Amino acid sequence: MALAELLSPVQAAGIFQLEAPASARRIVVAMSGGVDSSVVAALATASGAETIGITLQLYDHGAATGRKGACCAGDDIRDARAVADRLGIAHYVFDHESRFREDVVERFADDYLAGRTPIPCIRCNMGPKFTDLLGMARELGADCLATGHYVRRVETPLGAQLFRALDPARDQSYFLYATTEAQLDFLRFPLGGLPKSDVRALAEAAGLRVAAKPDSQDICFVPEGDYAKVVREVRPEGDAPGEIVDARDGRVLGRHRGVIHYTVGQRRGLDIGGLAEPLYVTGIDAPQRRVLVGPRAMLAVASARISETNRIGPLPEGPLPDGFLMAKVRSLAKPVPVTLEGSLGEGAAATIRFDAPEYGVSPGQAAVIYAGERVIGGGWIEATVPAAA
RNA sequence: UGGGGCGUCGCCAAGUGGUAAGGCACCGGUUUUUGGUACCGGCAUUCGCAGGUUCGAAUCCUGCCGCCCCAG
Repeated sequence: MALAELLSPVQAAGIFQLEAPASARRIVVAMSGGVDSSVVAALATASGAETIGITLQLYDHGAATGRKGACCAGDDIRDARAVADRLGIAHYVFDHESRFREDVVERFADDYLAGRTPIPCIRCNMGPKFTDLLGMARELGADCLATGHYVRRVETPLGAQLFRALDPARDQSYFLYATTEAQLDFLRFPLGGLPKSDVRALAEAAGLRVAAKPDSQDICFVPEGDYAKVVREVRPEGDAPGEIVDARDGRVLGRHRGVIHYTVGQRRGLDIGGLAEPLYVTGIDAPQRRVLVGPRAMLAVASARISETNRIGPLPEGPLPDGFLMAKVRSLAKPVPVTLEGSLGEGAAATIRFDAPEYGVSPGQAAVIYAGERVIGGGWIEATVPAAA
């Protein structure tokens, strides 16, 4: 079945939220070389709009060659180009290695050295994708920049708002909380309302070679999942061994290979046995190179201070139903009910108070705040307050 | 070299004649566009060593080795 049989041009145009006629519009698609963004490009083409694909080359070709499930280098760029050729659209590749290295990879390493647990994907969206690539799209006279993220953009009288993807298993809103209102105004996420299986079917219908390509996972610039190796390459001085210390009494329980191998809430990799209860990382003391550990109960957190907050759309007003305001503190964590203290947005700091103790809250991760299905913003977790034991 | 105790998976540990629990650690998998968590699965043909008793021993007996404690 061909793509045109699954989707009419009018339907295709509709999902780009552009004022008709699409034929007078120009859509730039951020193409990573994966299935998702390739389908977006196919959909853009099907809408009748002029479509241009852009791929950012983010890191070294050689390091990425042969690697599955990555994006934005080597084979993936070839895949993106092949898809663009197949669709008959223009395709540009921009070398973004140095910016990516500074904005994303070095910050990633520095965060680890500071005892934090970074999320490079959010930094990448903030900088290379939604600032730099978006700027290129504007310069090309595009009406919008479309990406393959699974998240929904809804237009309201108050401006565009961001919602979780229809398919909760696919939702990527956690990675997009830092999107500014101005960026969101220009962005489009055509896949937010589709299940992944539909996306694969669309890819096949469009005859795209990437239809069966594995989903990306892990951090794109980390080969073999060995992120510590990347940190060592960027900051060779950072990975020094130290002591594993009992957070309760300061007793030294063992030694570790380097603070960068640990994150708050982590259980495995401590190599300390003989206890009745498992031990978890409760904190990281980077200056002293110490990893603090304790029983699971010590992981309970009552509140977290977040910094550099962003807000998208208005805060919900008036008395809120219980559990309406929720926060997600790790990409795979379930959103949990919270109360927000302080103002959200414009880089202000705020505090989120968990209705029930939350576990495994780590500085460096993002706290993304939802009002029901809507993303109202979030910030970086700076510090946490333990729940009273 | 008098007396007492102990030696079961890397660690802790149950099991005192009927054919090796469990926890921690570790490994693998599932889930997943960060890292963890969680969940599932794996993990001692063998009980310090050598003999003996018994249909049958980690469990009883003998010897040896090692460790600990008390007394010197």
